[in-house]
Parts: sequence; structure tokens; C-alpha cells
Amino acid sequence: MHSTHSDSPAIEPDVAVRSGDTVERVVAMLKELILEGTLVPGQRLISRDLVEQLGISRGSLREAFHRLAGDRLIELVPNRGAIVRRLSRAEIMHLFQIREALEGQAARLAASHIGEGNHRTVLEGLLDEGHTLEQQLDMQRFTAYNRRFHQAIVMISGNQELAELIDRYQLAVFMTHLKRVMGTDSIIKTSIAQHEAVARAILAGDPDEAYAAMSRHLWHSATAMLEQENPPAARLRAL
Amino acid sequence: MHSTHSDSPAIEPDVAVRSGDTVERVVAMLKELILEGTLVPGQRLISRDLVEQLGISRGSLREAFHRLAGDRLIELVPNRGAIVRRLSRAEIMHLFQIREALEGQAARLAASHIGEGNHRTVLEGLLDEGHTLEQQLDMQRFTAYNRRFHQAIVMISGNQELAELIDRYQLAVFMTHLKRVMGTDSIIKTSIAQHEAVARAILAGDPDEAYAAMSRHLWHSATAMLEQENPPAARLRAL
DNA sequence: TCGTATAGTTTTGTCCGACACTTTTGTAGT
DNA sequence: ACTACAAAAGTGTCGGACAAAACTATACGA
Repeated sequence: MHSTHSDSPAIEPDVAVRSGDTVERVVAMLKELILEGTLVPGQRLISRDLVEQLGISRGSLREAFHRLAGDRLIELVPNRGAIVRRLSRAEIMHLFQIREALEGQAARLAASHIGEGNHRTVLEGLLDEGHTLEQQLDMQRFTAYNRRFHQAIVMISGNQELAELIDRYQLAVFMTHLKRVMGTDSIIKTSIAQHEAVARAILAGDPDEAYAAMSRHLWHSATAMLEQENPPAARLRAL
Repeated sequence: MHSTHSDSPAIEPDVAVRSGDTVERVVAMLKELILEGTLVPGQRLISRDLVEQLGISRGSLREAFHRLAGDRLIELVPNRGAIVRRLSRAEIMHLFQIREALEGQAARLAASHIGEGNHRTVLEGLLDEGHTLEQQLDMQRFTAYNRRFHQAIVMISGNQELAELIDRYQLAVFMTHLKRVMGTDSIIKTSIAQHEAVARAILAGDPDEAYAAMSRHLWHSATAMLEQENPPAARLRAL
């Protein structure tokens, strides 16, 4: 979007030094650039360039770097600056195991809290919506729905911190795989069926089954994602 | 406390501006001050003072702040700077639910990997050590052993990222409760018995039981910690 | 020809000072 | 007491300055 390459002074000329959200804006911008793929894994982030392109001071940029490093989107290597994190196959598996634990817990907790507020209604609404989408097979819509489904479960779990954590740790995965994720319609059908299983268990107030169903679902999409990766390939002695 | 206004240059006069680990050192120092209780939850961190006492520049301090904010040890409030995070009772429960999910997953994975390397030997060694400590009832030793036990399990799980994450999220809890944790000897006995249950399940290669045992263990210590908190008390309309 | 020592150029890590703008504190006036 | 206003404190950002580390390119010796 706002990508831009060079020339003009900055993306945000505006008046100057306004209020106090510079660093936050920079963090958001860099996050987007990374998730978008403009900044690729392994790439070095040269402060002089970024300072120029984003129209901010070096200090603010460095602060943003530390925040991103906390989210594990970049690595801060002493005397070599910031590098967009590169994930090995093993690390991606590890992140999925973490996601399994966290979202599984969310599902488990959701099953215990399904009786509160309008939770039941919300979840049932999503179930219906899923059925509708099953007919359409529209990848665009499905992706949006998928996100909402997972968010709803964490919300129902009532654990705000858990929600935050899941968000932060999913980022790193999206980073390397937002590209050519899944393709076929069968994926959509399978996912929706699995969502249904998760939702049913939660609605039935069965924590263990909710966890198990969520676990199966995540495991399925994880393997689907990793399968269509480029083969073993190079990097034999890359330490 | 740490006042010491004016006079001497700083805690770390040293030569000057050496290599590139200033921020990291500051992060470590602040972490310790917070965990130690020198900096208490809710306290505002005035940059001028810290800069003076730690003998660093404001820029470095701000970078450290962002790192600590990422670990959720402090909060960065716009135009009001950094504040040591204060945890509500509910938030502590949430953090324990997260810990349950993460360490439970670690136990589960450990059960699957117990056959590799010298894992079996390591875990059996810790079991024996536990039996020995059961006789002594030395809180000091127990605490150290407890830490090692939990670390061993995460290590055996083979998931490095998980280990890191558990570490980061335990901090916030220790922060508010390193103080007057548990007291009686019975706690030690109970804990060691529960450790044994976890270890047995892992050694038997039973993931589900390993998770369950770990979950019971964490839940037990969580309630033990929260019980001896000050009663309901004030803060009626504190939003 | 190729590996390597050498000098030069980039880039990072830190510090310092400046200034606008917000929040906090303190002082009066009613 | 309660509010209004002015002074003080503290944060957010910027820009410049430098030493040290890392990277590049060039020249030398086997």
C-alpha cells in the first residue's frame, strides 16, 4: 500500500513531531512491511535507510526495533543491527506446537464459559455462517471467517492475556507463509467441518473434547501449510 | 530507597561507552530491580533518575523500556512514561492458565521425546534428587530444585521457543509473588509427590497423563500462592 | 591465479543537548 | 474547600557527534 520506494522526503510529512505515538506507528509500519513481504526474512534493516523512508529519527527507529524484537519478528544482532527473522522448518513446527497449546487452552476455557453472556449465541451464529460459506467456497471470505472464528473462541475463553499472546505468536508464522497458503477448495470444506467439531464440543461444555478438536484442526492446517514448501534443497552447511 | 541523588557519576563508571551490550545490561538490571521488589508494581519509572543511577543515556534507557514492555514487565503509557506493571487477581489467574497450557504442552512433548539422548537418565536423576530433598525439607534447596525440574522438562520437550516463552511469562508472576510465597513443609512434600507423578508419566511415554499431572501440579501451587494473599480489601471502584 | 593483508567506507552503539508539548504540582483568589 | 492559573517536572522526538565493529575493495606475495 503505502509502500513507496524513494524520492519524496517521507511517507508522513505532516506538520512535525506530533503527539506521542511515533514509535507505535513505526512498529505498525514495519510489521506490515514484514508481513507483506516487502521486507523478507534474513534481510538486514539498515537504520539510515529506514529513517529516511519512514521520516523519523534514528532514536525512534531503534525503540521500534526493540519492540519488534520482543515480538520475535526481527533479531537484534550486536553490532550488526536488526535482521528480519528467518524461521527454520523446525522452528515453524515449534511455533505450531505453541499455538496448539495456546489455542487448545482457549478452546478448553471457552467450553467452561460458554454459558456466560451471549457466548452461546455468538458461537452458534458463527457456525451458521460457516455452513453458508461451505457452499460458496470463496477463499477470500473464508480467510476472514476463519480469523473471526478463532478470535471468537479466545474471546469466549475470557482470558485477555491469552488473546494477546496468541496474536503475537501467530505473526511470526504468517510472516513466512502468508504467500502461497493452501489452494484447493477441499481445504475450506475440511476446515469448516473441523470448526464445527470444535464449536460443538464447546457448546456441549466439554473442555477436553474442545481441546482435542482444536488440536486436530491446527495440526491439519499446519501440515497442509508445510507440505507445499520447497523441498529439502540447499543450506547444507548453513550454520 | 535507591535514591542517592547527585554526587558520584554512576554505578558503572568503568571506562566509557564500551562495546554493544549497554541496553541488554540495563534490561537485566531493571528486571532484577523489579523482581527483587526494589521497584514495586505501579511505581513510575522516571527516566532522569534511572539515567543518573544506572549511568547510561536516555536513549539507551528508552530502548530498554520497550524491551521490558514487550515482556510485559512494565507498561508504557503515552506521555506518562514507564510504569511497573500491576497485576490484578484476575490477570494472575490468566497468567497461570497460560502457564498451564505451555508447561502442560512441554510435559506432553517431553513424554514423546523421552527416548532420545540421555533424557531418561536426566529425568531419573532429578527424581532421585527429589526423594532426597523430601527428607531435608529445606525451602532454599527445594526452590532451586523446583526450577531445575521444570526447566528439565521443557528442555526434554525439544522446543526451544517454548522454553523461552515460558521463561518470559513466568517473570510477571514471580514479580508480585516472590515475596511471601508458601510457607509450610507440607507444600514441599506435596510438590515433590506431584513432580514424581509428572516424571512417571513422562518416563512411561504417556503424553496425556503427563499433561494432566503437570496441570494438577501447577493448579495446586497456583491456589497455594493466591490463597495467602491479602483478602478482598479495598479497591472498590478502581476501574 | 588465488588467498590474504591493508586501507577505506558503512553502519552500528552511545552519548549529549535542544525544544515542543503534557502532566503534575503549587499558589491564589473567591 | 474548590477552581483557575502559572510554574515546574517529565516525556517524546529530533539532530549531531564519535568510537568501534563490520563490510568492501584494492593491492601484494606465493
